[in-house]
Amino acid sequence: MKLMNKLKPCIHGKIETEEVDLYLTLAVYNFGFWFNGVKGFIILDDIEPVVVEVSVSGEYTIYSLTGNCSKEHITRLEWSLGIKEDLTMFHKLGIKDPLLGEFVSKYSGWRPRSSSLWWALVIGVCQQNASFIQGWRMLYNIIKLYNRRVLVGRTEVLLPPTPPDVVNNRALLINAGTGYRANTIYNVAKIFVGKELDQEAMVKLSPTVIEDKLKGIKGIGSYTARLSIILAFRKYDLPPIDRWLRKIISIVYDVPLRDAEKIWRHKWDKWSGLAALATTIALDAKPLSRALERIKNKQLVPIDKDKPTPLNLWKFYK
DNA sequence: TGCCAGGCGGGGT
DNA sequence: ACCCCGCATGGC
Repeated sequence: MKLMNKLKPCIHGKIETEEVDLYLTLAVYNFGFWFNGVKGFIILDDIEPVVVEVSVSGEYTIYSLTGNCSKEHITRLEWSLGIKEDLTMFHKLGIKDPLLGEFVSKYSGWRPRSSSLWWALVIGVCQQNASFIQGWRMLYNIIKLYNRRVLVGRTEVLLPPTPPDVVNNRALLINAGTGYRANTIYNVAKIFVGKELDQEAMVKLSPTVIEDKLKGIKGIGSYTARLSIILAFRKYDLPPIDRWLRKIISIVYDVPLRDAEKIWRHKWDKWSGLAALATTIALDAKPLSRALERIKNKQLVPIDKDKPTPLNLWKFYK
């Protein structure tokens, strides 16, 4: 049994923003152990743990192993919450859209929360060939089963497993119900243990080049690569288009399935990836047939309260 | 019970 | 370039 790492506070501060809605940003696609409706934990580094406690009012405290941090930590916090991200063009493009128009105007304060490339890939793999709810349950199970914890001040906080954690205990992936995806997650973990991918070095590469690199990992295809590029790099050029979104696009814009990506990228340009992610939130990530009903009934913003959705997953999975 | 769900790779044409 | 199938698992 390893001694639990203790993180010490190093900086207090307040995020000042007019544009960003921290409640939405913390709530969307989150778990109850990282967000409780009032405050959340942001993991700036999931290997050498750096964790930030943030409240929806913007007050934050950064915690690190040494108790030392630099301005760079604040920059990284703001980056991971998209505080300085200018989505004016995205909102402008979306305002009249029959699918996302209402969402982009009512939820303009939402920003994706970033994660490490390692964890972004795990998130993507868990979405493969599974419903939203099944994929997020897999992730939840993974985090709970590996049970990696740090002490943040006086609070124990769960962290995602590291790549070595996964390589050293592959069986837990199966216990987490990931099925054949366990092999892919294991492959990804080995790549990171072998330092064959360096997130820092990849930042300056183009999304297409990053996509090709990621697709070199067995089990990582275009969808997973692109989703992870959105989450890890905040590069939104390439849309992760799956069966679900492809069908939705073909219905809404009345185009053949094979033209779905083309028309989506023509419409959203360098915001194509963000728009894809936004669509899942707007439609509560309902399975396809229900999503199409929602579109027909023009229910194009989150409405579900009693079942887990991207917006309220945190209320159900604690 | 059997079928399907935010994919993917391998094998066909 | 396509098309098609099997793949683990859990929910309905």
